[in-house]
Amino acid sequence: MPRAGLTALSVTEAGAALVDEVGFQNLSMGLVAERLGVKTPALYKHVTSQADLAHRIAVLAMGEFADAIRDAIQGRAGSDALAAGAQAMRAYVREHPGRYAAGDAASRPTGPDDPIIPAVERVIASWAAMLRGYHLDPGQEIHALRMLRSVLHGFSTLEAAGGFQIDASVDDSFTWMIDFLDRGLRDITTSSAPAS
Amino acid sequence: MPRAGLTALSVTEAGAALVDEVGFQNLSMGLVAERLGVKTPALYKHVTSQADLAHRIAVLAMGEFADAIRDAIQGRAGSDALAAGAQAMRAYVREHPGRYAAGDAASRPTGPDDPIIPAVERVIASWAAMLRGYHLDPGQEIHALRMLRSVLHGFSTLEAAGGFQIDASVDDSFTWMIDFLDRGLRDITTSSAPAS
DNA sequence: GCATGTAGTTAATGCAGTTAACCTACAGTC
DNA sequence: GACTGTAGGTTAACTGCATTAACTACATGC
Repeated sequence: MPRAGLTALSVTEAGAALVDEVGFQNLSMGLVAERLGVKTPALYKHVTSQADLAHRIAVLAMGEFADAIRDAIQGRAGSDALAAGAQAMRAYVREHPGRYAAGDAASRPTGPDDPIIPAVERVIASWAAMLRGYHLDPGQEIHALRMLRSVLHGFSTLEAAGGFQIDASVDDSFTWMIDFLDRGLRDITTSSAPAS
Repeated sequence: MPRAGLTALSVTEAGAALVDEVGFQNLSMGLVAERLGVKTPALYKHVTSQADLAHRIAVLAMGEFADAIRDAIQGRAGSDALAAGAQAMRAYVREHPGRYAAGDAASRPTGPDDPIIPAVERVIASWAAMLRGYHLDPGQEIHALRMLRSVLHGFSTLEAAGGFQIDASVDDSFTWMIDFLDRGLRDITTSSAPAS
């Protein structure tokens, strides 16, 4: 019997592909093993537990996610950067719902040297860089950042969960929403709104 | 051995109390039974499965949630209604994170007569009623509604997951965000923005 | 008082994650 | 090219939890 040539990374990638197909809730060691043509206990030579596997998938996903957003924002500014970043995020979640859910579930770091931390920070840094194009009052940046994360996260998860039932175009709603945010952000900049 | 006097409702309520304490992920038949002073299999006389129990908790929660938002908006309009509704939602999620998560997980109806449907519709109806106070263009109402759900859902779940790490006041961020939305909505009304 | 149904019990089943014991394909050494 | 040590895999066994089966006793209708 020849060796399968598994590795922590290949197991993680198989798991990531799986959760995108069957949903993060349905991740199981048996399915991952089957997909790799191997018996379930073999996986434990490369990951310590199912929780460990889920966490590795989360780290992988958060890294890909950070790349996608950085690349989308790259070379753009202001309204363009916002629209491109937001669309990139939505596209990622639509194409990789299981990975995104994994990242979501693991967003709480397990310790100070959890590799999810730099990945999450890269995501945040991209959003922050994008917002800088609006020249907000420094005291308001954190609020705008949190709002942005909230809307995009909320929209993406609601869409992924099938939460938008009415048959009005979800695409239209998304662009409308981005436009709304953009207008509001530009408005804050121009008017001298009271700092928080 | 005296009877415990269980009922589908009492089991559901015990489950709801439990998930708020230990998290929806950690719902288990054993914990619910223990809390009711009963052996695990007894629960199956009142609910058909753990999935059934989770769904009942979701329906209960969504109903409470709908009541809370309706009550908060009641008698207010415009900016006041928005702020009151949003704060009521945030308060509910903070006080009942497990219930909210249960409702979230069950948001996809299992069939056309799923009791979660009217509960969800009541929530949506409250938000829609609140938005009516802004006199938006009819074509934009659905987009504004989806945006509103997205921000509030996103903010609540991120906060519940401990996603806001930076030590800036989360309360301030929330009120800032509501103010941002309010300004944007009032702006749409006054300016004759192009319909979607 | 007694029959009957139902809430609860204990005992048994099944499945998924995990661990233990073992076995062998491969890498490096002589 | 045989020798050996290790790491990647296997089968078998264990555990915890959801679920089901078989059974018991309370409580109500007659």
